[in-house]
Amino acid sequence: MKIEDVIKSTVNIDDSKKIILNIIYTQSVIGEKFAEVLKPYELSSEQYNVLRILRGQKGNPANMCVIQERMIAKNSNTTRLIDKLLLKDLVTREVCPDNRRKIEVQITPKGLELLSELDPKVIEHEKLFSNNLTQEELSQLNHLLEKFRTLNN
Amino acid sequence: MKIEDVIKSTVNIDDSKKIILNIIYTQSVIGEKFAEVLKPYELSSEQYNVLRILRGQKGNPANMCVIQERMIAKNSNTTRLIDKLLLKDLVTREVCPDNRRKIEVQITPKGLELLSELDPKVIEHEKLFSNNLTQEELSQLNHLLEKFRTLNN
DNA sequence: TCTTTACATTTGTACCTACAAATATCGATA
DNA sequence: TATCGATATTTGTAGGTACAAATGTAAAGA
Repeated sequence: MKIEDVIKSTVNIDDSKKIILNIIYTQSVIGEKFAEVLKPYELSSEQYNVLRILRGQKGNPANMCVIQERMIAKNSNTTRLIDKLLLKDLVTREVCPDNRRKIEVQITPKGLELLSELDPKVIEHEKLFSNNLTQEELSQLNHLLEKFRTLNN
Repeated sequence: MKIEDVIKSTVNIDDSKKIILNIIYTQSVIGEKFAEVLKPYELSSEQYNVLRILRGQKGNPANMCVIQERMIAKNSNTTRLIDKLLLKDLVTREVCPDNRRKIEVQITPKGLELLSELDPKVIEHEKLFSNNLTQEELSQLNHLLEKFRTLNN
């Protein structure tokens, strides 16, 4: 479906505007589908993201700063996301003994198990979209997006 | 900045995953910049979107359904967005006399004025990004995004 | 050591979304 | 016309983001 049909526009849309609408809409389609994947596990995509980052630490704890800077949406409120994950016993949270300002967050075995269960479904979700494009088109799209968002000032 | 650097990943990321991260991140960059544009006017991007749709009605009122279906993020809560716009006298809301289930929402002169003031800044925001690409690349990006999100089943 | 500055995180407030249930109205039909 | 299903909107609740102020700790300098 073309973006004009999505927003039911009859007038001609400028290319600069069209591309922005296209990116926003595509993101929302991806997000909705992903939420469906996570729904049965009562996990939000943001919570999933935090768990994924913690697993990437390979046993080492991560403090709030580290989690924050590895998130795709940089402005998430990490404290409150961790709160939710704590309630489900998916992570632990402890004051860092070396620097009492910092908080050490770690994924629990229960969290790791949940992620393993999700792994195939997440991959399936990703392939669902990328299957529409050839390898050539995929890297082209990656390149164009990167070029598009990079402000040269 | 490549997406690997954005999320500070050292391992190799699969192309299907990379492209999804790329789209999500690009959207968030666009959104942040746009919020900056709107900030001085104390308008959220969602509120702006509703106003823009209402102006497109060219004097005719729009009911909730119509607004909803023209929004890019389809799941916004239109009632509550309109509530906020009402408080600022940017729209009016009345029960439709022909069908009392429906609500007629219209942009006020004050709302139209605000949009006119914003127009050049919005266009500037759009160009900011699209200037990075040639016309050729823009239409290619539009095409690839559309192809990417279209699920064939 | 005391003070100041920087750092790391938390918290308050306002706004937004997701989902389901509630409310109200209309239209069709028995 | 009384009822029932469909339509249109609202509302409650939970989770999320944005931004600024507050809190607590560390580090550096007088």
